[in-house]
Amino acid sequence: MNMIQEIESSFSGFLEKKDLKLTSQRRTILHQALRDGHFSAEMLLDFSKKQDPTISKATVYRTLALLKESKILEEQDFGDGKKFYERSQGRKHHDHLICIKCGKIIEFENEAIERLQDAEAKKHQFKIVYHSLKLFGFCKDCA
Amino acid sequence: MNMIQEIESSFSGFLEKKDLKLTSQRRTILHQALRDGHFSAEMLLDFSKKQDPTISKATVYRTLALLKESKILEEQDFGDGKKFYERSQGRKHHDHLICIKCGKIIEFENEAIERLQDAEAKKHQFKIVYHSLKLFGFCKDCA
DNA sequence: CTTGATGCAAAGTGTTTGCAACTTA
DNA sequence: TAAGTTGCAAACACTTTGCATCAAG
Repeated sequence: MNMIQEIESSFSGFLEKKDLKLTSQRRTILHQALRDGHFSAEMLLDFSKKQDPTISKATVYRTLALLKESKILEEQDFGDGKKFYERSQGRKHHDHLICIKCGKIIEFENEAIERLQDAEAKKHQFKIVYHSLKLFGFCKDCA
Repeated sequence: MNMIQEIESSFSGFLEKKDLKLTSQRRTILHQALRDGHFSAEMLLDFSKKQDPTISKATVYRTLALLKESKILEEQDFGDGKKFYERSQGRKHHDHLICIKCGKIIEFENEAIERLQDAEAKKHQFKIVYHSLKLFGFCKDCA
């Protein structure tokens, strides 16, 4: 079973556990949500409409909430008013470099930073649940 | 000249340079924006209305844009849909711990993390302009 | 007295919701 | 066939804008 299939079955398990139904729309949206990279709700609606033109904005937003809750997607806020999503399940945690000229998003992992964050939290008797680190600036093509 | 006066004169200099006018509304809003802590546009409108009940939402938003541009305020996005602001001029850079239960915001400075961020950026030939690090979780009173 | 600023209400965003018709299990 | 789901349009929350009037320089 490959990663995609694994996620699909984990989503149907999630739905079952909550007595929710796996509709054709949810299947289509999930499928489109598993593509690489970062996408907005609007983009996901466009992708999904190509597969099934009757899918509505409302269903995309409602499914997005389920995909978030089931930890299949992670929500990202790059500060431009709309939210972005990326596949989370089956991937390592990472942070982002965001080019403020071309919009390119570069991912990176940095263990040392995470450790310092934990230490900082401990100093304030704070229990971290999740974090967000974004470095905004110019990528090498835009500098 | 204390910090507040210094900022006020820097704002009037900023306006003058751009051939903009220092109106009584802008003076009032600036004054309210210099209070400690984090506030939303709506809160700033409320504060300002107490000084001058005729001040409008539109003027607050328009002034907020100027205060941002002049680096007097910094915009923060804590991911709850609305934007927050805090005084930036005359203060050191810092990041935030945000309690997801009570909403408390704790500030911290961490030189070591900043250095690692710079190193990470260099690795990707990326030029950082600004960054945002937020640790979400439970503060010591809510844990 | 010229140019920019204001308040108001209307228009824009992105997202959520009420509801009648429709599917899934 | 009962319970959840859908599409639609209307409602929302926050922010921005057009315009006639007003005030700073």
